[in-house]
Amino acid sequence: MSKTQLAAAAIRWYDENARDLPWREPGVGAWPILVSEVMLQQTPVVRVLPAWRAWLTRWPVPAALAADTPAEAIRMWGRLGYPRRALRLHECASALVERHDGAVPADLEQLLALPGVGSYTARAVAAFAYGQRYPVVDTNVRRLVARAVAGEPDAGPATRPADLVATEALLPAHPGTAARASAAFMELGALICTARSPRCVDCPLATRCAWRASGRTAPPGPTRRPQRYAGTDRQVRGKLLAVLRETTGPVPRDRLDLVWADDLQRSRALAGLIEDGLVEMVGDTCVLAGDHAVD
DNA sequence: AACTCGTGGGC
DNA sequence: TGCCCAAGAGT
Repeated sequence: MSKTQLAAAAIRWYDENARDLPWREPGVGAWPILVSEVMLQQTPVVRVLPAWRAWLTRWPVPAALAADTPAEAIRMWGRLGYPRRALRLHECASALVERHDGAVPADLEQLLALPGVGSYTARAVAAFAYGQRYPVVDTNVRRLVARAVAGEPDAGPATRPADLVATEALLPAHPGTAARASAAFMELGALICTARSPRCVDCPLATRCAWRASGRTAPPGPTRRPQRYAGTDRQVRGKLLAVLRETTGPVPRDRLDLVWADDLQRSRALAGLIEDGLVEMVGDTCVLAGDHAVD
């Protein structure tokens, strides 16, 4: 049994079971696909769907976004989370105009050089928008490969070069088919080979899965937990930015005092937002980046 | 390498 | 309820 049989089985399943997502429709351009990939970084599909439509209706091409202010990008981002992504996408649009005549490049190195575009997103665009043969490794694929190939209950905590190598080995030779296999692996990881309760009975790879063959060994002991969200700077940043998002123009600092009682933490969170370029001080007031009409 | 960075829904 | 997690990137 060759490894490409895994891909073949995944593609057959994908053809019958893939979700009907708008950025997968034939003829969708590289820019809409890039926007979807950035929005999908750590944000569930159901919340991305309406935001993606609204975003592309307003900014159908990179030049349109680049011509608008970062503040508007941050507002349109809404509550998708991690608003730095909105800022990076705006920077990315500017870079596309400056370096690539307003188009999304097909070259992997050029994609990787774009703001907010990392190893996953660059390969996703190269594969899904341009049909090139690159391993597209997200958390779903890492988990699926760890289980089906390595026989481990889960992938390691961080993406490694080895993940790219292991996934590349599964890809069919034909570029377009390889891209389809990547989409299929991702979809299998999202719908079947899930983190919490994998549905092996519905999995087209079950008969070839090393983890299942080993009796689905449990993951090793307690993994160290990240800090809880409640009470963190991230929560405070979120509250501060929510006020700025829903306000056009300057917000007095004492208006922001209302969202969090702890002066020190609130100041630290605001300083972080400024440091990230999401917020600017204008005199004694705060505005979203670029949201100050100078005239 | 480990840590930061939002948000909301499922169980 | 509290906890986990969802198509990562940047430092």
